[in-house]
Amino acid sequence: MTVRTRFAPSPTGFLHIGGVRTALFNWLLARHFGGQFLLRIDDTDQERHVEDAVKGILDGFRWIGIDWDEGPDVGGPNGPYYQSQRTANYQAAVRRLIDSGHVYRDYSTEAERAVEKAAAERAKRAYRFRRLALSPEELARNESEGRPYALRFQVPLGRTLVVHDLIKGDITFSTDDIGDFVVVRPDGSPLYNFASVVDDLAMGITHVVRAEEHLSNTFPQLLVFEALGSALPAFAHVPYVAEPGSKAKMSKRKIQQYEDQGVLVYLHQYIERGYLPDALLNYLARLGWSYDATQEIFSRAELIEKFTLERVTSSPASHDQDKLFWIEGEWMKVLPLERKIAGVLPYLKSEGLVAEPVTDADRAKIEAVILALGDRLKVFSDILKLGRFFFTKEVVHDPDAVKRRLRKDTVPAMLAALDAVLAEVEPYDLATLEKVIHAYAERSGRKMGDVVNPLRVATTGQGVGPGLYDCLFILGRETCRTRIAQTLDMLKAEPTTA
RNA sequence: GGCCCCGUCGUCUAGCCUGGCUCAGGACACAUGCCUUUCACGCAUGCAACACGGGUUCGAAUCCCGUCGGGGUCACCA
Repeated sequence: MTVRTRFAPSPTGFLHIGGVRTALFNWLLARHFGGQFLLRIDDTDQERHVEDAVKGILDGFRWIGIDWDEGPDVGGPNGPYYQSQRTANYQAAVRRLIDSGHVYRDYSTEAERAVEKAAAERAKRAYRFRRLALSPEELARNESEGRPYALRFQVPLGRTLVVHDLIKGDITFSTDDIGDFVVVRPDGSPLYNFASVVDDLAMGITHVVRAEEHLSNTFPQLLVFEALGSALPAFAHVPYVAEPGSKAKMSKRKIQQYEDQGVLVYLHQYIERGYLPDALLNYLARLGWSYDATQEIFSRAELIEKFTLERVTSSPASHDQDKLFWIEGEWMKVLPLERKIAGVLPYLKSEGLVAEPVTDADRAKIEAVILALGDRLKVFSDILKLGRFFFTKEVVHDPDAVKRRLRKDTVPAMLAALDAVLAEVEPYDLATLEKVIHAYAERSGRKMGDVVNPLRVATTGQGVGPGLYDCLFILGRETCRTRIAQTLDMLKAEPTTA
């Protein structure tokens, strides 16, 4: 039997990293065993449907490289892959449940149930719907009046259910703790616990790997599988992703708070920052899963080869952006130069830092900048933070750097002398630049640091960055001299007080 | 509140099933030092955990019980 897994998002918004991780585990499991991974859109609740959410979800998976064998866009033999388009399947299944007496009509109103729920809440009791005893007359009247009804599953009392969860182990649950759940709404639309079972059956899903919050849903679903007379798939419940530095589950209500702390929770935010798909994939796989005591970096192929559910942790893992950032750095280090150029380009374009279409000269310059930046470039958007000054005309001084490196009486005269050196150096290349600046330091009896650092701030505006000679060379003689002049003017306008 | 799941350094985790090899290993982060032209990289060193309490045992992070803590669920959401 080939392994078939699925990820079934509801199109209610953006894909968050916890969801991506769950999908990843499904995908990895299927790929590891050479099976199939399917995508299904669980959109039975049209009220919560968000326009374009599906597109965002699919694009997200495409970006990170999680491909699906069946599902939206690619189709497949078990379609359609939107629950909203599978009503015939649900109707047929409901028919069988009605015929076998597993479901009954519930004419209760929302107001009536609200009263019950409130009472249960007050009594600190779990709310469980049980079949209302209606007299034959009431039943007949309801029917003749055409009152709307939902179809509920008649839960058998006094049974103990056991599920052999591949991550959590054996879990037992009493049917006494399951209320009669709604299977079909009065308007005929099916609910999750029912639709998902019907679909998993129809689609031949062998392993249901999903988020931990579905653990208690498993038991009503077990009853539906049974009522339909089907064998059970294997279940695996993946622990939730907790907020950084805590064991509390990430909450959609706290998104703003996370953002204020610089924590990104949605996939698209990482894409926008210029993270690498391989790095995020690597990080997400390691969040709650390990192969052995030491390995941290895994390629896609290695993940597929080594992933098993047995090694998924049964306790929650909190999102650690620092670790992700480190893994990102490891992957960026080995990314081919061409890919780095391509990755950085959109950011430069969007800020108008390079002309469009990109000229050969710009391309060569970007290449030189990336080489000079080296390991400092971790995510593609860093090009703006770290390399902006290479592409602007004017220099913008960082106040802290100015204070630290330029606010000394001796600096203006030195910069003037250095300007003269730059004016004459020939040829204007890396090796010669290094030679003449060394010579200047020696001649003036200064330490290299006292020459290099002020010159860096004067020409780049920054206190930190690539090697100075790289900067001087890429910037070019004219730009460097103009910027030194600009710096001198600034220092004159705001003389050193110390 | 009922039911269910979970509990090893700040974080991700190894070890737990099959007690001794572990006064608990690796990684991120942090600190210090080296390298050095700043930063990043790299290298070295350091800091730091078995939630708590009982029990079983010659011996427990590992087995059992209890307590506490965290989470999920109790929808005509998924």
